Order: sequence, then C-alpha cells, then structure tokens
Amino acid sequence: MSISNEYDTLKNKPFNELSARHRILKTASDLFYRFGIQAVGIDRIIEESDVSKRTFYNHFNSKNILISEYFKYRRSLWTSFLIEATGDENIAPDQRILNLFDELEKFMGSSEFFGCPFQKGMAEFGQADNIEIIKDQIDLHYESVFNFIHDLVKKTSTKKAKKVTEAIISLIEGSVVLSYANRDAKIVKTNKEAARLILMHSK
Amino acid sequence: MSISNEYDTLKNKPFNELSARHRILKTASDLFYRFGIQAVGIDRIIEESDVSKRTFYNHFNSKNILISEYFKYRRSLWTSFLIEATGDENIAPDQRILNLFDELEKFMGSSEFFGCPFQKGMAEFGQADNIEIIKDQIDLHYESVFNFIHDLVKKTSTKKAKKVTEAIISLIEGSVVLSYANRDAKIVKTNKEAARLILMHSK
DNA sequence: AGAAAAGTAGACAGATCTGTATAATTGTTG
DNA sequence: CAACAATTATACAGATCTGTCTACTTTTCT
Repeated sequence: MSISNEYDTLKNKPFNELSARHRILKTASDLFYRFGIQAVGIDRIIEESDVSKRTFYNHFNSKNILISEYFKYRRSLWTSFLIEATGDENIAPDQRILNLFDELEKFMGSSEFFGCPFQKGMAEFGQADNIEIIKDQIDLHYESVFNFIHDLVKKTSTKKAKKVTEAIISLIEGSVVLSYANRDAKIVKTNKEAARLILMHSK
Repeated sequence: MSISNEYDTLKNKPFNELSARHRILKTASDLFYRFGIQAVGIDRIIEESDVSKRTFYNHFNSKNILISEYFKYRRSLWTSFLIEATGDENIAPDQRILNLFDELEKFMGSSEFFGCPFQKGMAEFGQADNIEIIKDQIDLHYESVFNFIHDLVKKTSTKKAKKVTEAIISLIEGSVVLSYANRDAKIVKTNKEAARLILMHSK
C-alpha cells in the first residue's frame, strides 16, 4: 500500500529507538507544524529530541537545512496519506477521489490537525530571500499533489481533466483553511458533495 | 459604494500627509503582509514610517497591539473589496457572486498579491498562547466573510444556502492558496465555473 | 584491544529583537 | 507668550536566537 522510503523507520519505531537524526526530525516536525517554524528555536528542538547541540549541528548544518528536511518529510507523509486515503486501484476513480474527502474530514477533525504545513510554510517564507532550498520543497509539494489528483481524474471519463483537477484541489485547500479557522471539519462533507457535482457534470 | 470608517484618510491621502499613527499602520500593513509578521521587526517599521521609537510606543503599546490593529485594518480593506467587487444591489445575486471571482482574479494576478493576510496570520499565530487580541481579529474576519457571502447566497433562489456558501468560500480560499503557490491566478477562472455549477444545481 | 566515529554538556560570541529611559526640540492652544 | 503635548534621536537593558568551540565520554567496528 505505502511506498517504502527513508522515513519508514521514523514512522514505525517508537521515539526512543530512533537514531539521533530521526529524533531531531520527528521533534522538529511536530513542533514546527504545531507552533510555526520561526516560533520554535533550535534549543527547544535539541532539548526535546534528547540530543546535544553538537550532535544536532553534525546532522543538520543549519536551521534552514533542517527546515528543508522537515518539508521533505512532510511531503512524504502527505504522499502516504493520499495513497492510503484514495484506496486501491480496483475502486472506481470517481469513488477514490470522494474517499479522499472522507479521510480528509477524519484528519481535519482530529486533535492532531493544525492546518497544512505547506500553506503555513508559504505564509512564513513566501517572500523571503536566500532560502531557495525551502521554497523548492514547497513548490514540489504543490506539483506532486496536482500530479496525483490529475492522474486520478484522468482515469475518470472526464473531458476536462485539468479543470476538474484544479477545482477539486481548490476544494481540498479550502477545506484545510476553513476547518482550521473554524476548528470544525464538517465543511469537508459539503465540499465532498461539491466535488461529486463537478465530477458528474464533466463527463 | 464603500462604507466610511476610521481608515478613510489612510486609504485616500498620500503617505507623507498621514498622521504618525496612520503612517505606522500603513507601513506595518505593507511589511507584515509581504514578509510575514514575525519576520518584520519594530525597528524596520519605525524607520520606514518616518517616526521615532518613542512616538511609535505612544501610539501602540506593544507589537502585539500593532498586530491586532493591522488585522483590523486588513479586515476593513477586505470588506471594502467585497462590497466593490460584488457590485450594486440591482445586479442579480448569482451574478454578483460570479463577479467576485473576476475581481479576485485581477487582484490575485497583480504584483501586490502575496496571499491572504488572515491565512498567513493563522499560520503564524494559530497555536500560540497569550495573543487573544490577535486571534479574535482573525476569527472576526472568517465570520464576516461567511456572513457577507451567506447574505448574497440567500438572495439567490437556492434551497441550501449554508452549504452553497461553504462551498463557494472554499473555492475562494482555495483560489488564494493556489494562486499564491503557482504565482498564477488563472485557476480562479476554473473556480468561477465551479461556483456557477454549484449555484445552478442548488435551485 | 585499540582506533575511529559519534555523542554529551555547556559556555559563549555575535546578532537581533522588544520595550524603556533620557534629554532636547517642535507644535499647538488658551 | 506661556504652558502643555507631541515628537525626535539615541542609548541601553534584558531576553532570545543561531551557530561555534572546548573538553570529556560512549559506542562501534575491525
């Protein structure tokens, strides 16, 4: 179901069995996602990941490099989520897209949901200079989401795959923004029905 | 057309004719919006607004208070935008909603567009403590946008005004996220058509 | 066992940021 | 004109943040 990658151990092992590098990455990931990147200092990450400052800087030459690796990791998590949430290839492609909304609603209604890491990353770094390694990772995320949904939409019998994909991704991004703003994910149900309507009327 | 308020002089007078308070607010607004709030220091705002540090702190007791006032001001700008963009009451309500997408596309395609101040604000302060004056302003924004669109949707002959409103706002928020991510506002055209479809099929 | 690699603890330099204090100057108003 | 309010320029206290450095200890591998 999921694609194996360098983060497999990170995802599966308990925290205290992880390597120093993975403990740092996991800690940074949780703190950055929840409180924001600029709001979380290196010292806090070092303390919570049970690592010395020297070890930290042995693994990540600078905070910016850690941030870039954070986004790489988040991209991997999001890709896994998309694969799991849309289900296997036997399901009709329309249905796979609609399934995604159900899984999004579960996630966005959970206490672990604090918005989208990439939306938040754009907010903090969108217009900043000299951090191409960060902005590149954010761009890659939006590209890969587009490609994933686009591939699914093309499997439906739609005539306007690109436009349908854009509208569906907009409904997803809107769901994220509003679920976070409202502290309530029930809007995702509404957007699932909107997506269904768009899929139906594009044949 | 527009509602008069305390920011009228700020919006209409040239910078060097503004009061110290308004020069600070205008400078902070531009810098916060473009580069992010935490990324912009008091010293830079003071310098660019042509004001001394003492004067700054006479008008705004702390940076957090300035941030709160920044969001108040942004809320006023956004309200004016909605009123202007949807046009006058003689236009059919469906059409007024669709007009909004056209104006959004213009704005999001302009060089002055750097995403949504409130999305960015949530990203920076969503989970932070002790800044209720900031988070309250963000909440007010999402409430007032909902009410504005809801009022318009209720004037159409829809049977499901709340759901239609939610879907349309999702398409707007999604437009913001993706126009900013793609540095290209053409997705707003697609979302206008999606909104039209939703409006048509809710009668 | 012994060498190389990796880790610990913590001091500290240098930059930066918010907010306060001082002292002199300018503008406004009765 | 006299009194009061507002503003300027700038120094600085205190906190915080990133990244470096020193000196010591543990782990790993051959």
